[in-house]
Amino acid sequence: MKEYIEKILGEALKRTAETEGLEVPGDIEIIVEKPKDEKLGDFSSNLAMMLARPAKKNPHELAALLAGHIAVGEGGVESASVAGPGFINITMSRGFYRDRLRQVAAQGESHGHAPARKEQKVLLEFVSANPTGPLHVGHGRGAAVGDCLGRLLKAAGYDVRTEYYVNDVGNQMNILGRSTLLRYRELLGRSAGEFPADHYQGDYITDIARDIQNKHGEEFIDRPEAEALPFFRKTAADWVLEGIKKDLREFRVDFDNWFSERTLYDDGSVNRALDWLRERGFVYDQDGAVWLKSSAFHDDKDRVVVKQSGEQTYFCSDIAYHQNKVERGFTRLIDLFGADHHGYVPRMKAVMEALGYDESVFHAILVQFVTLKRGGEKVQMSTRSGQFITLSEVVAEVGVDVARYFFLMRSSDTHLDFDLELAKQETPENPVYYIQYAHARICNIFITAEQQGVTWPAKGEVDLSLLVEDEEFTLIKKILQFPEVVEKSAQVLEVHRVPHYLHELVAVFHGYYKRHRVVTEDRERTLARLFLLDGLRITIRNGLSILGISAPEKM
RNA sequence: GCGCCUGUAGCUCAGUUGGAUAGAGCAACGGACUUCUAAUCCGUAGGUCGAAGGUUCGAAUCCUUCCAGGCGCACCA
Repeated sequence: MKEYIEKILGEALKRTAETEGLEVPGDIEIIVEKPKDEKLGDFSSNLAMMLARPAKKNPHELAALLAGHIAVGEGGVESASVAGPGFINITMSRGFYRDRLRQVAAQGESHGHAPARKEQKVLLEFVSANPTGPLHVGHGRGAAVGDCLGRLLKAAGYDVRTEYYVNDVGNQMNILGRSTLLRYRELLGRSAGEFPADHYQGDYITDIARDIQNKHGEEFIDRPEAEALPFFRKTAADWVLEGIKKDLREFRVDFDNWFSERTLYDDGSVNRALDWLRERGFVYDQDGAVWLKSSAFHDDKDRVVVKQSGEQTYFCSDIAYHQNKVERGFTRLIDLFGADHHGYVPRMKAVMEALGYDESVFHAILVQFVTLKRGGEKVQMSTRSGQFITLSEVVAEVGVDVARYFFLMRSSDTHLDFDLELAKQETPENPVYYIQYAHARICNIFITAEQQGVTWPAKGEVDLSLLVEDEEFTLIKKILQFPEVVEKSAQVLEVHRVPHYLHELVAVFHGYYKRHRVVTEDRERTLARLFLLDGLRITIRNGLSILGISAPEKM
């Protein structure tokens, strides 16, 4: 749409330059936007104001010149005018919009989807929570945003894969195993005093221990810890990871790949990455540890990759992991982090540079915290004490559609208030239903039409000239905006634009519905209006599908 | 102390990367169902865009300083 207008303006600019001897800077960018007020026109451009300075001309006069060279009457342009300080406003004809609406109907599911772009292979990594406990609400936001971003990027034509990095190595896995072992002993009456504060407190640990007890009885009760631990560690980790996978499935989040950190150690990738960096002098020994010279690449300081103990740090394997991503052919790496990990971003960028890649290959998205509320009251949570609301609890309480919508409706970089009471309500306050309701209403109109014996001719035979109401064209214009919203959201990696757009879109519809009846005696007009609603229904469906939210036919 | 994020209507938030008179939802108030779903619609009211400077034709948006809140600043992950 906008590209089309840009072309029209570009041609006008060329003609103006030729006939008026106007000097145009080579790098001038034609920006098309929507006027604040719909009455001013369908599109507007500040082109004249941008040109005013280099051309040393009055922006208003320049705008008039340019507007005069727009081919009115051709290509769907109905009028071009000048307003304000020098805006050029363009109005398109109704015929133009009717044709565009036909295109939407023809596109169906692909309306809003851009053709595949070949230039980039994107790897989107998100959640990647340690498999030491169930996912909580904060992970839920990351999961919803990441999953939606994946769907969005795919719709925008990018080649995207999603991945969950499983931190199945390291000390926290030992603590998980030990926590389970201690609970197991408690269950069998062998409590060894106070449960350690730095171990995992959650009830799920006891559940795992009970599971082991049921299957293995007292088999491990007298074994020394060193001997029993590997079994407990593995059993607990598998149990927790399976739970995470199940929770995510239920939340409609499917990863293309689950990447195990352990494999990077097993196949020597970690050591290989270290050697590679050492050869190039980006790694050095000091105080018995091995450091990455990250300060040479915009990080505040150097970072330890191998501890004095000889153990590699989490950061160390992450270097290998990101190298691995690039080696798999990905040209753009997007990582979603919880806001508490933002300090990690500069060092990851440093890693990319040290590895010889452009820093811009790596892109971090920070997802801010979620404050869970219940009727305005803050729900206190603390991971350490094991008192936290899990994602699956929230989903069980409010449903997948609502939970996803609440996570997606706000910009990722603002704190999110998630009020469970509000989310549960099935009335006005809940924006999810507002959108879904519109879809259900449209479906119901089609059922009514069918019941009244309305049959569809070939789509090309529906006479769209019977669409004459202003609101019908407002609706069409809004429908046609959808591809632009998808493209822009994908470009800036901001998913919240999609729910906002959908809300605006269906608001126009709800108003139209109230004032204009679709199914009437006038058979031809009924068909024209149904045609319009079909385009709208397609748009709502495609939009909700990007959000991973269902489009119910009945409510 | 240093860094990142945030500050816009009573509340929760948008604001098309510098554009035209700053918008929506909720809450408040007043209206609208004998016709396709009232989970809806229409109207009223609500603002020193945290503060002060600066940049220019033009600033909620960019720059500087300050204030407030959140989060970081490990040989944890």
